[in-house]
Amino acid sequence: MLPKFFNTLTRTKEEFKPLEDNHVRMYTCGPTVYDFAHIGNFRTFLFEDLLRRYLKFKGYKVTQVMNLTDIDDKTIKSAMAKKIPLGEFTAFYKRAFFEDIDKLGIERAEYYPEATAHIPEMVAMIKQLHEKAYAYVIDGNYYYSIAKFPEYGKLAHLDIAGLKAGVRIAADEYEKESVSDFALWKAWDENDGDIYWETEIGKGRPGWHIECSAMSMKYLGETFDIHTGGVDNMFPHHENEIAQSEGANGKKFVNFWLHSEHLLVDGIKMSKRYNNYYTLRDILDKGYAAVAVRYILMATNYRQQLNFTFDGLVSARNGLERYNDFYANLKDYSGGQTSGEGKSIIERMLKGFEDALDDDLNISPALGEVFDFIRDINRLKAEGLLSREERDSALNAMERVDSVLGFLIKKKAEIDADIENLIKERTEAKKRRDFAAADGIRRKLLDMGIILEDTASGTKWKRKL
RNA sequence: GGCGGCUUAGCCAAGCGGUAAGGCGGAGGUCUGCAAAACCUCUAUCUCCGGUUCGAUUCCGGAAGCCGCCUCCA
Repeated sequence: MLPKFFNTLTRTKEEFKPLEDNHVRMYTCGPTVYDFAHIGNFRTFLFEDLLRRYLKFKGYKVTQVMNLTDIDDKTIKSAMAKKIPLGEFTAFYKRAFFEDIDKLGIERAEYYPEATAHIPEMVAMIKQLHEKAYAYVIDGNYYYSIAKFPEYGKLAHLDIAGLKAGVRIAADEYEKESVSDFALWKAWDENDGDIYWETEIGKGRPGWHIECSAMSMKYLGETFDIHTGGVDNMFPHHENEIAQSEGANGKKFVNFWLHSEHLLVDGIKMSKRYNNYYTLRDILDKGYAAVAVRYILMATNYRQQLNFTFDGLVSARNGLERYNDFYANLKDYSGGQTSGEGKSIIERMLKGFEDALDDDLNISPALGEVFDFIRDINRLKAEGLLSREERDSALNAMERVDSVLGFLIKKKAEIDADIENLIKERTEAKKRRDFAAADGIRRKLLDMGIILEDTASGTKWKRKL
């Protein structure tokens, strides 16, 4: 079955078909590397990871591009404040970004183009827009004239003419023909210090929006399948990208626009002012596992505002524990009789999972199916009515589902010699029926983050999530 | 001022015309030296008021509350 996605362009769920059979090309707006990314950013990146993994699950080949914005007002300002070269400054946060997405189990995209490495492509597009009269120049600054693009506003569904002129129209923008025009190229001024490029269109630096138009075209072509980002990028960023790309190429830019809703923290928008601003690092420092962050940020449909709380994070961690325990315990199960139910339980789950995600990545019912399956298989296991073959196909099903969810903790915890010895000591103590000593060791291990489980086949251990 | 979204059990969250998935938490039980894990049982008339309908959480109208966007914030 074809998946359906909610397309911001039409505000309806549409059946998704890539331009090229079996190959999906998507552009996902990436980070501005001027600081550590916060959990709101990661919500969007995780939504994109879910989309990517699901498309692969469905059998598509995926070519994903995620840009790294390493030149803009914020990066320049911060680098200059620190008195270090821009490249050095952004390199630090690029590295941090990749460390973070690795921790969250976000699959790598095929391309991570950097804005600063694509100045010629941007210049070429600006020249083209200028030649086609979509752009005009004032004092070396190139602006896009939205008056020349009648469809402007079609994505955000905004009537630009009716926009109320707000206080945010900054004083330095008086020179533009229209307040809604945006910069394609910013001529150098002293605030930029030594950050500039000498190009055919002058000395300066690109505006923010042009990088996405130029780089998506380079890696994905003039028209491609999916473009995603946070809702806040819908306007003006994505609207401007459409104006630039469609103006320059005269072709439809993107077929499907998918936007993820905002993350709130404690019911309000995250901001440093409210002291509810968290990076991934902040949360890991508090002792939570990255995979729990992955779970909580992914487990709510991407088009719904998600309220992040630490209570929610604890709840996510506990649910994940069950998910992971199920898999680990099933692996150790050696098989029994069969009631014949196994097959249908597994098939029902896989179908339900796929049907749910086909419906605009509706992950809640998809997870519901998985947890139903976990309970049903555990029941059969508890009754001794799950055969070895059924166990194997249940494990396969779990792995298949997890190729999309990424909730299984794959890294085999290496056995620490000290832990081993303590477990042995405890087993000895238990044999002597010295339960006080045995429980003492168990408590000690718990303090080290190791949970013990006595099973029929001996004592098992796992790391606390 | 314009535009959009949301309101379902203690918390999170599906469903969107036929009488409420799932997760977490909680209560009781089985198992266990005790735990843990696991299983079983229990834990909601869906913000309010009207209307349409044989029937509404689901459609329509209204009210209240909350959140977001409206030029560089995912």
